[in-house]
Amino acid sequence: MFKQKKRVDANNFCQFCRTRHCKGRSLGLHPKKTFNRSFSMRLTRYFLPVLKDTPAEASIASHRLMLRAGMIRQASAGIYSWLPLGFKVLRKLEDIVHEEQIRAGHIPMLMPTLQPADLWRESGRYDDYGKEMLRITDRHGRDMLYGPTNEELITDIFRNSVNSYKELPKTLYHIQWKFRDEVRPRFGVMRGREFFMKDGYSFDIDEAGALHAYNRHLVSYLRTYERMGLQAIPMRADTGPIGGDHSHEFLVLAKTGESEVFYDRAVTDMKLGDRVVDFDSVEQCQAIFDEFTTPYARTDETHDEALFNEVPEDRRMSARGIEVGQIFYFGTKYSKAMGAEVVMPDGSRKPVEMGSHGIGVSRLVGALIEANHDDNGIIWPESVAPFGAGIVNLKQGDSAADAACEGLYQALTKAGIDPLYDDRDERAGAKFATMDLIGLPWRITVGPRGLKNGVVELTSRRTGETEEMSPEAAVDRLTQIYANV
RNA sequence: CGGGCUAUGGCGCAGUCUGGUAGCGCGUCCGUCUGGGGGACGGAAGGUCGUGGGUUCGAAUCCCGCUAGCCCGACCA
Repeated sequence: MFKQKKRVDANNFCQFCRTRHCKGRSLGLHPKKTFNRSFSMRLTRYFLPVLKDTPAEASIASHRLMLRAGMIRQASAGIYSWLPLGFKVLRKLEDIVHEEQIRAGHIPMLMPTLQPADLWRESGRYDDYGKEMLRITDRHGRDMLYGPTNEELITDIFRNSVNSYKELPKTLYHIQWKFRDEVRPRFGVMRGREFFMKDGYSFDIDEAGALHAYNRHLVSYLRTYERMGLQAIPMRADTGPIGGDHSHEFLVLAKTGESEVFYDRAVTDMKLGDRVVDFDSVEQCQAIFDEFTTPYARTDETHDEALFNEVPEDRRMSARGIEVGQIFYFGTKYSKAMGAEVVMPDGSRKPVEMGSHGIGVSRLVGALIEANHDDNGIIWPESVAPFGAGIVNLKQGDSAADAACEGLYQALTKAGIDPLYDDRDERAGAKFATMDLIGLPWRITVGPRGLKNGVVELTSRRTGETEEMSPEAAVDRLTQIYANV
């Protein structure tokens, strides 16, 4: 849709996702034209059905705002259509997840939403999963199900294609719709029945390898969330009947979170930042894992009061959190049950060591809004904003204002900012309210009054601070801001 | 799965108790005046009152069944 300026520098920043050492280009993840996530738009041509009133069914901020901002519409309980604005954000999150998975050396693929029941009978989960699993019978009377997760399917693929230890390790992942027939869906996309999730599956020859995969995922997840402008804290999670210490959940702190969490305040000061990570380095991944998991951080499920009390009192925090991801090492649970084995150097056969690792992509949209909103609406971080900036024409039909807006629209589009130009014949107040509601991080306000002095206004949605400057300076400023996102 | 509640135009609601012409605000459409935080005036469109049955001369309203949705809790990415 637009030509990105070439950016090659010593740090090897990717010119598309603007992060270091991105492998996305070579893997085709950064196509030159991206039609469903990166484009400018004139509001009169877009589909943005915003609501002035809050629909009665929405009780929490993210649900309310997603409905009001025209991001989603409910199709039935816990099942949503993603309208253009919501879809754009969802795709941006998906891109970030892909980029960070590729960077960590994981391999993208795609599995179907419908799966044969037989595979689940092999693992024993067809009966264990209960009513949460949506079961379907096809015309031949064959038992099918809408996948709530994909361990069985990926293990089946693996066992049919991999025979030797030489082919390990491998981590395969996909980002796909899942369905869990929740008893009580609620909170909009935060607890839907249908949800969009990245789920990755690691295969290793031994426990040490599997634990490196585990650590590698933890590190890559840290960066994934940070790039979205979120602080997600890895917390020791309940491993359930499988046992062991190897599961962590990533929690975003938010008042409306469903989980009660306890942590050492030190964890909220930690950041992976843009340090260069060698994901093949066992030592480095282990060191980062240790760094981020040593301070106390647990959900109520694993909370240990005695241990918690060893944290200095002024750093002991309790809060609520939204779970946006989980990593899990479960060893040979599925490989044994389903016969996923490799031949070892000595000729023996060994079930592979597995782990599964998930990021709730659709839930993240809700979590982001929970963490970033005010009374007027959403406040998107730059990295996930559906449009980089909004252009508000205060007097549609005024030739100077129209021309200035048009010029800004072209220039911002060319700079890759993806502006949304509110060219409706509406009053200023209505335009401001819409912009605040949909939460674009920057707004350029253009009116005849300012234009007489050659200036427009650049306003930050987050701080509300407004600066007057020439249109050219505004474009430069935004280009600068987005170059570092 | 336990407990509570709701269903009337695109959204928010009144009307139901006490049966009788479906109503209000917002939004939408057209026009005029406007023009820096959801403006004013005039006009218009839009509803089998969730659904099936029953009572009645007559049902949004009363009775029975069903469905969908929301909230609290237990469960879960």
